[in-house]
Amino acid sequence: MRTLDHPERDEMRLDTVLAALADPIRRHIACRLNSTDDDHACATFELPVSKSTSTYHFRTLREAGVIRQEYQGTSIMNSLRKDDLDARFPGLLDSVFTAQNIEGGAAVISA
Amino acid sequence: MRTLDHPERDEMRLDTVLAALADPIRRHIACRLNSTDDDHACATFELPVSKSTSTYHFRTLREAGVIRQEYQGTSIMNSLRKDDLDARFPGLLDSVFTAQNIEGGAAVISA
DNA sequence: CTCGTACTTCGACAGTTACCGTACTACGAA
DNA sequence: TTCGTAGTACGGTAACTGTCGAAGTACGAG
Repeated sequence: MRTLDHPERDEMRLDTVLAALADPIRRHIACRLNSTDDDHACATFELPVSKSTSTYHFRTLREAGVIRQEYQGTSIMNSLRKDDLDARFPGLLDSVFTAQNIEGGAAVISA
Repeated sequence: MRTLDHPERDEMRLDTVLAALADPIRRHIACRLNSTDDDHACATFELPVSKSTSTYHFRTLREAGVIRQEYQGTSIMNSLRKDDLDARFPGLLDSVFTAQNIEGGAAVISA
């Protein structure tokens, strides 16, 4: 079974988390994981980029500590590390999602 | 009198604001403007970079809408656009400052 | 008017980021 | 065991970022 590295809660760096969330595609992924409670495979996101670029964005989020990725057969189940993020940087995630909703409205990913 | 361009409240982009705050030097500037109420000239920050690099970071913050810069003689008075930011992206700034304090503790700018 | 101070502008540069396509691996199903 | 699906790894690339120093500008003070 393949496994993937995740930072511990107290290893999360604000620089990295903010940089991860500064990208519209990655924010879209995080928002979507936040709004529905279940896990999602990478492929279900229909991002406007190639598969290899998707991998890159998911990895960036995982390495920042924003999402958790776990293999399940040939797929990866992605979930938001909301508890960990909230414990480490209280309120940050919520304020970003709120901001995203305010600004984005319908725009989603026009990038 | 020289003047500097600032985005309107509703022109502020989440991408840009998050990218601005993702840099430790810029976050340091913003945090310091937040913790003391008065305006500050650029030179009072003693950043660990050259003068031209300072200019670049201050400009990045201003163009994102995070700070306001106004000439006063040969100096520039910098202030945090807290009201505007809070109106546009409620809670965002505070959660970033909280996160900065949690993580940074004493570190300030070790970058 | 001349000088110093405070900041900007410019060009250069190294490093990083976001992106792609091709080739690959790991797993489940047939 | 062979095939399809899901995602990774790699090499390349264009654009962006953070940095510098040198030269320039705008203002206040003398």
